[in-house]
Amino acid sequence: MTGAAPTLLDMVPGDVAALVVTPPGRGERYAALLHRGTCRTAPLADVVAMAASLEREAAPRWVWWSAEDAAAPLVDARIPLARAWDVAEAHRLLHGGWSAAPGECWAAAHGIPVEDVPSPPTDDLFEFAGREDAPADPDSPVDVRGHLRGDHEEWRTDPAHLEAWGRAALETAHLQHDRATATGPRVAGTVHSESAAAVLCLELRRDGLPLDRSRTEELVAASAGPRPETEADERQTRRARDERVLRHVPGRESTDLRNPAQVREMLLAVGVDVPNTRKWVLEPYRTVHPVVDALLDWRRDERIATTYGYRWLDAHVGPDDRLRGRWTACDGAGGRMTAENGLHNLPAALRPGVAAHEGHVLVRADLGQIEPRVLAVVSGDVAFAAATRADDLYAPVAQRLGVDRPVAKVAVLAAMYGQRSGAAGEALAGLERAYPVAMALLDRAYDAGRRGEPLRTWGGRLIPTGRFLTSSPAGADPALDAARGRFARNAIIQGAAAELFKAWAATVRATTRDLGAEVVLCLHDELLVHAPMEHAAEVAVQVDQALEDSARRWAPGAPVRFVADTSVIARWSDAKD
DNA sequence: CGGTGAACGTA
DNA sequence: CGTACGTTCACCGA
Repeated sequence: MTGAAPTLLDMVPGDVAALVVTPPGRGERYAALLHRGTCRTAPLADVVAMAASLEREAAPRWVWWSAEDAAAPLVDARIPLARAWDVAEAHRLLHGGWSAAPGECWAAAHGIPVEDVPSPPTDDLFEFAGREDAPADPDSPVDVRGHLRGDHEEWRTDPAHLEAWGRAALETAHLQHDRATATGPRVAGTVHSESAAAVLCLELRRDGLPLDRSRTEELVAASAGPRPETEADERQTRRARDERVLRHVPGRESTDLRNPAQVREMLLAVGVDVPNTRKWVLEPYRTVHPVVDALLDWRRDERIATTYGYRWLDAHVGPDDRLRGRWTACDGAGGRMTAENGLHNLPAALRPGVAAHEGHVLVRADLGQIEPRVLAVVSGDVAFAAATRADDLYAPVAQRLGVDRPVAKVAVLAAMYGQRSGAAGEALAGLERAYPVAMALLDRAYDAGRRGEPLRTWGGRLIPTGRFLTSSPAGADPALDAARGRFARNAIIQGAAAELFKAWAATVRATTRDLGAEVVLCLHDELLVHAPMEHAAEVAVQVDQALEDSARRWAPGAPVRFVADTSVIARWSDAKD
């Protein structure tokens, strides 16, 4: 396979197909497929079959209000979707934030006030018909003020209305495309990539993360005790866990360890006076009094018992030993992916439980030093870009600054993320001299954030800083302004890194599918691909190739090198290489 | 019952 | 060495 497979990242204009569906839970579902001037409306299962053959024959760019809405039935039918324009993801990119209901997308695309989007009717439709913003034409999706009708959820349950609903999606997508190309050279490409990520999110939910169930249960048992048979059993285990802490504080056995105020009081009674009971505050006191050590161990075990215990296993791990949760293609800030049910915050202690199934391997790859490399791209700092030629970027930076590597690393991270004080101070001055272009970009972002001005990431995502911590406007509170500044400085780096990551993940998805591989985890700079053992080496090659291809598309001509550490393993916890 | 903050897991 | 997210718990006020 050498790049012949179509990917969602190709900028192929022209052949567009829209898919709209009636909402679930209201009797038989219908769908409409609009392609090359024709519209076919039919029961959902029939349209899914049509979509499958259209994908096979033409691989059009699918337009939908959102992947969750329309692509889910296609993903469930295992149709390998290649290209999409996701109206909701385009809206989030172009206008910022996370909210992207059809009415908002339509209004923003048409340049009419989003505040005036009609709310859905609360109870009876009779009352809605009397509202002054009610549509004049019962068959039109648009009301008298040019907004999408507020009752569209109800209105589009009528299959006769699906064609108009699909045309509204197409109209929105075309307006978004115009706005994207007017906004910047990379924005439409980012929409393609983000739309692919949204489809990937549905596949991640469908496929799940493969676990070794018995190994995972062993790891849970090590912290939470054996699986309780009854509720009394569970209470007993819990009491025993509490007792291992409370035995160190005779006379205070009634302390509720789950209540921070009581814990603080208990600690004060044994001479440990702390402002709060957070882990990093208590850590130095581990050796001062045995109750602190016992408490911190208790917290670790309690976390696994409550959040990642038997209830979690039973609720989210299917009979096929796959951990499933919902995924979103972007959060509300910089645009990272998010996941539910612990997929993004599984404690490292449970990672040995994540394992390839029979006949398969995990191809694990993580991007090395992604954020400073991204800074080199988005700032266009030629000197800093030169440092990315090294596998370890901090080595040439240290050499240029005349400091030790750890100092250089702390200085670069401090420059990107905040604190301009402390040990890194002197090296920071060196950074300003050696890489003034990169440092100036970070300073500009910080200043724009402090003033409450919006920014855009490299790929074009709008970062609104004015609405950040909405309580007061910029200029009213210096502490809040500084927080906005730090947020902005971080968002342009984290957000751009998220864009490159998603382009990479979407490319891997497209180029390894025919090898029987599935992307099963996306973790900000790390990918896990579940692949048949016999294709392990080829998948690993494709993962590395995908990084080169997506980086070149994301930053054409940039003299910046990105590196992935790729390995074929049985368990997530296995050593690299 | 819903919202908030503490706490902590991940990057 | 800052930012982001999701989950659980206790508490608060309705």
